[in-house]
Amino acid sequence: MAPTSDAEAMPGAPFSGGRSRDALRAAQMYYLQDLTMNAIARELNTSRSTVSRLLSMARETGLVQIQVNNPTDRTPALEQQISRRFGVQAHVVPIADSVNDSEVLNRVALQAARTIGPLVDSNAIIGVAWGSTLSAVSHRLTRKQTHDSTFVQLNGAGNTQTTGISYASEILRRFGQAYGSRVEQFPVPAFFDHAETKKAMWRERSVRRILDLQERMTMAIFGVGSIGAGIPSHVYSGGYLDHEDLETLEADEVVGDVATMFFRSDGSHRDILLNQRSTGPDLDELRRVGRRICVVSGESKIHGLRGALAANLATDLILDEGSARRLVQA
Amino acid sequence: MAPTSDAEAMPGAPFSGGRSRDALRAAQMYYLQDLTMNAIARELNTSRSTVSRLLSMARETGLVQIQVNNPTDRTPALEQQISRRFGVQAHVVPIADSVNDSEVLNRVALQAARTIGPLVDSNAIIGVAWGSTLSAVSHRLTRKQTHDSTFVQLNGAGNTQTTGISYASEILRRFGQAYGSRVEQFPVPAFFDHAETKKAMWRERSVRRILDLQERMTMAIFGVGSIGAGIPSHVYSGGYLDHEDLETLEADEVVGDVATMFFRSDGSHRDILLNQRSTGPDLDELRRVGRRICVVSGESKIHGLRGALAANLATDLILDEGSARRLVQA
DNA sequence: CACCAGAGTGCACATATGTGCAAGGCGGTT
DNA sequence: AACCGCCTTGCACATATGTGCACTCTGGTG
Repeated sequence: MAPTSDAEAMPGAPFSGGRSRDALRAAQMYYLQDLTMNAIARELNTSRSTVSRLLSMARETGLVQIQVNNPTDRTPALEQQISRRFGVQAHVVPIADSVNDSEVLNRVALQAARTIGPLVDSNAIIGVAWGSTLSAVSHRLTRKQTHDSTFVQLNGAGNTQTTGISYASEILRRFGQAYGSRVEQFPVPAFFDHAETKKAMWRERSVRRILDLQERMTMAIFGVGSIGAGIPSHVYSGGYLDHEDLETLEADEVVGDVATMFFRSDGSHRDILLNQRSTGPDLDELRRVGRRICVVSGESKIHGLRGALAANLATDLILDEGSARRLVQA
Repeated sequence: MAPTSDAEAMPGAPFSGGRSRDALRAAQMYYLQDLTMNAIARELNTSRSTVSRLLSMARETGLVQIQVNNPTDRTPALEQQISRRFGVQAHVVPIADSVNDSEVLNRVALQAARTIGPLVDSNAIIGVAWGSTLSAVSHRLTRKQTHDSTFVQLNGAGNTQTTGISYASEILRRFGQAYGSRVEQFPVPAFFDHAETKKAMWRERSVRRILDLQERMTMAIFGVGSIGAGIPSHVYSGGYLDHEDLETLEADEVVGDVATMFFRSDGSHRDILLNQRSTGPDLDELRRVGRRICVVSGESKIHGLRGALAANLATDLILDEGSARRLVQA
């Protein structure tokens, strides 16, 4: 049965494209009219399995968007507590305690991707950091068409071992691809060796272009790095910092970082030496961004997170339930 | 296995309510984290079937909202044509030609309900007409919590046989219930016998209250009545009009009505006699409403629909594919 | 013209989901 | 305390959905 020119061409062909037209029709019939895939297959003169695939496609392409919203009047207690105490909108990702860390990251990343999706608008300029959390998120984004939106890298990614370019830029590329956006890389190391070099570079027009974009950000997406407990974050173990650097951080009582900008547990950051060589946005500048989304997975990040919250770096916080509980105990 | 106080109480209980808390958790895990119901059941210490029910509940109560959007750049040809020629945003409901009329109505109603859903905002004042189409839509609404929104009846529903109250008010009530809104009935007949009575009533404060609300409408939802072809609409066969009325309509070259206000195929309505006794909003007033959604199912309505479009009564048009094709042929 | 890579399809099977039904819990009444 | 109605649950079965695989079609390419 060739579905070419017999019955398929005319009866159900009010649209343009072939396959994506069917995907849209199928999606409407499935999600808006509650037909079964079987029934849809009959109306579309194709097999049920094809319909199943069309629907997958419709979901992946962003034709279908599924939102889960907790009615504001009945927000879960945990989220309310976090909102009240830290002044952020909290999105707690429900996960049983028994789940292992990598699975937690997976699920937080997936839910984060889907929470972020609806917030990405046309004409937006969105900064993204890099790191294991953001990497995981970037893998789970669902597509959505936007116009004239731009993703800009928040901080450099090079280090003494590698240029780091591929790692950070892959993350960025995935965001750009998911939303059909332009992408602006920031081709500098994560940290300069000398504060002077940073100053010099910051005057270069090629760099200024990126900094200008960053100043006009409408949204920023980042994780947090955390010193102090368990597994150190990418920044602390990836060859970005040498032994001496780590010691000065400790001396400065640093608890974590956002986009390689360090802060203490009280949120202060201005007199931390390493920040003069870091390529991330100054935290004062970051705080000017309208929507600042922080994604956190795993309890080892708690200390860094507390600092970030004390510094008021985020407007929105997406985190796993275990960490959320930890956070409100204190 | 009683899921009372053993393991369920503490481990996964960061929220408030019991059942709806679980529904939210389940919805997040299912729709945002892509777990299977089985996996969710394990994390929630319950059975898979309960999870299935929780998810149904989450969908019905509006915790989960599913949207299907056609990327504006690739709008189906039919919808584009309608938009261009009639100046409305068209939502064509895909349906194979083979489907019978009552099924078409069902499916249009369901998709209409889900299309309207996201448009209902807090603080909105929304007018609704009545009739077989609106009745079908009202049965299919999915719940969604809003604050301080109001549904107001657009036109009276009484006639010489019955008060019509229950019929129209049931429609209104369902809308109100779905969105947690106030509801304002309009307890007058569909048509007065004497234009004088209408004038008098329109000065009554009880009536003025409704008319005031109507003036402040932010949205209106209605079907169309159509004379001329096949099955007559509710208005024309339900005992609202007597023989003489029908004759004057014909003499006036009326092709249809919206909320019992009649118009000709060119969209004109001002000098139609019966309108002086009708309780629907004057069409000039209706046109002032920001969003005016017209739902149409079945080809018998084509003539009325053309008139309504000529009169620019709608900003949005939801209709079945067959009618849509008819509409652009001419 | 033969051949090949890639995309798309339907089939058959593996999974996942929906639902009638009987059993059990709970609160109120006799 | 015994009874009753109402609601919720899990089970078992009926349906619905996802997917590996072999096959076909298409449009180059040698």
